[in-house]
Amino acid sequence: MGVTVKEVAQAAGVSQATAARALGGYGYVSPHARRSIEQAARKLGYRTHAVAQALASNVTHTVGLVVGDIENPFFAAAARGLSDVLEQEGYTILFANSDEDLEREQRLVETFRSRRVDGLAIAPSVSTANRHLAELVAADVPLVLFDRPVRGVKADVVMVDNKRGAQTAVEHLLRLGHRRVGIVSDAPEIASSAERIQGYRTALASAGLPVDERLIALTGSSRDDGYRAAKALFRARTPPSAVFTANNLMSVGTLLALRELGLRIPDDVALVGFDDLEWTTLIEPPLTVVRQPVQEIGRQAAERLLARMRGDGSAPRRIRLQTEFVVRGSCGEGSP
Amino acid sequence: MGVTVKEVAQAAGVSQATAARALGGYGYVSPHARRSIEQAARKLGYRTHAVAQALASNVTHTVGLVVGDIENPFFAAAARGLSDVLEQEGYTILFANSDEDLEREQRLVETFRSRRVDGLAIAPSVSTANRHLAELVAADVPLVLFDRPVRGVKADVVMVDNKRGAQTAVEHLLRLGHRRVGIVSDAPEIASSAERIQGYRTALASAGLPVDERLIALTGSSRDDGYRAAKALFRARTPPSAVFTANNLMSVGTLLALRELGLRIPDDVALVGFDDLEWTTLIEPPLTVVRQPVQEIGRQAAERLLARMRGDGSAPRRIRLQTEFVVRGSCGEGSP
DNA sequence: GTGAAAGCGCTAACAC
DNA sequence: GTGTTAGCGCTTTCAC
Repeated sequence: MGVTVKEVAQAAGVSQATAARALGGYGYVSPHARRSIEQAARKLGYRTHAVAQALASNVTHTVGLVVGDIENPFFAAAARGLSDVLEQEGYTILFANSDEDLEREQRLVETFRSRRVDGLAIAPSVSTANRHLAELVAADVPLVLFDRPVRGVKADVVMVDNKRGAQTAVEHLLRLGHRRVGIVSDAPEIASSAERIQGYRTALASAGLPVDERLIALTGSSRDDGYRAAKALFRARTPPSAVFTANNLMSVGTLLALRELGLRIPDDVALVGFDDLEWTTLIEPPLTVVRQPVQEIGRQAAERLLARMRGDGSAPRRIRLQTEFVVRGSCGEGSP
Repeated sequence: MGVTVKEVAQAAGVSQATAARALGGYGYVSPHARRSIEQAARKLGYRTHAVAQALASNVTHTVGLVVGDIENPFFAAAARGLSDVLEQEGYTILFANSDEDLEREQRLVETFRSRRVDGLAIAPSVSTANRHLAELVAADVPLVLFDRPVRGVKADVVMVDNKRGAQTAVEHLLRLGHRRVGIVSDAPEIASSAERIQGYRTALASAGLPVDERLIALTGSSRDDGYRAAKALFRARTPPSAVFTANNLMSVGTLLALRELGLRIPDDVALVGFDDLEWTTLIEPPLTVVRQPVQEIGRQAAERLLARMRGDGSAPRRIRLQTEFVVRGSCGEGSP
């Protein structure tokens, strides 16, 4: 089907080894031989056979990426950041969605391993029960976790300071006088969410306020889950006067619920969201949010992975990027 | 490093060929042999070596996906749809962003070919100058184009009826009495955009209206490009009273521009956008849009690709999915 | 049904 | 510098 090194070698009148060296860019080749090899290669239409290369060299120049759902703008941006730096370095990316499902994640990791990826970047679905991740570490497969850490897995992690970000958000609400602050979040099995919930609790505690568990709406990962949870939260006997939404999907769901309930922002309820997307400035009032450096998370994850793939054997690093608190209009402070 | 078929064979007391047949799921193996082979494999922790398999069988079970930018919700959704069906069939996806840059796209195609993907799904950046795509077809590499066709490339295409969608949108504006209808679109080199512009022109023509070229704002593919183009459009001497934005990025850019110019929707200007995203219902007024079946585009592309990879040699198909016109409040018709 | 043997296209020692 | 020679781990005839 394709032109092989051997054929190029024959056409150039050198041995296969020499042609392979010239074409593969390793070892010594005289300028003269190189020229005629390159010429022959061009003429015959030679194309590297990355599969054969991978088998022979045990290096695939391929990285596996597992995200919850590429349709989530957070993951899309992280994927973009990651692929930008990895591609630059000659890596190709295998990608897949876990849907925050542990079993799927495990299957994907298995698939990627059998494809012999040089490294893996994973946004782990749950922070526990992660034999598949521990095995990766044990097998010395370069691994970087992003967005979320996993207990007991000694791998690099690139994430934001979720607790602090959430705490800042809730403190902001408290400072404005709110005493009944609710939270809409997806499952605490997702480590980043757990940390955000923690930040919420800490903010209340620091203010000397009791935590009313009925104000904590925990749900699934979809927008619809967020919608339902928010609706229940605000339909309760004593609804919150302000709410913190733990990620962009929860924000959308909550906004939908509030609108349906006829609750106006910020008059009836103040809102602070996590994740800053384009549309948050397009709605009225624009959303006050905790912004994460999304692409940067992906980029840094890629950098760590590159380092590991190049043999960096230092202790696992936990890189915490800072969030930024962006005050806009959804808490009634008057827009910027 | 890893356990090989050979080792499993020895442990199971059979020949490598037999073990390979059992493990690879091809050829005949007696139930008895199969059992002991599977047992040995499990015990030793055997894992398929997909790279070796690919080299030997000349099938990688890998598909390359090229999108403009995975951060664009349109591409993210298409990618999701595509990966859902392909993964189901045992394929893994190599993905990359072209940034609507022809040269990058060519490089990516080359990379994917050298990785010996079984097929390629591409949202081609430009509708012309596509030697790399024609070559794919000539080399009989299964290929499906999505979102956009390419002149002279005999491959399956999955797309929507862009012209009709745009035409419907503009006719709607015309019906509401607008006589100066503008359009903000990215470059007509992108086939889908060209078709939408065509639809715009056709709508005007059908209504017996002249086309004022100054109302056609063509620009780059980013939101900022859209912003700048819209700003210029509305700052002109005789600005439009209504505008059609040819994709989601143009919509955002235009909304930003209008807001900055203090132009209110729908009172000062009516707007219809292409692409229906979550936030379009969150803003005030909610956007009237042309909705595309995004995930479905990806899914159908995957189906075509599967058929081709399985040997379907029939004439290239052009699959046109229908758009849906969703009337909301941005043209002043009163929300749903 | 099973085994022996020849590749797939390349890299990597190692000798010259 | 260049060539020879083994593999890499699997699939795939083709006998038996």
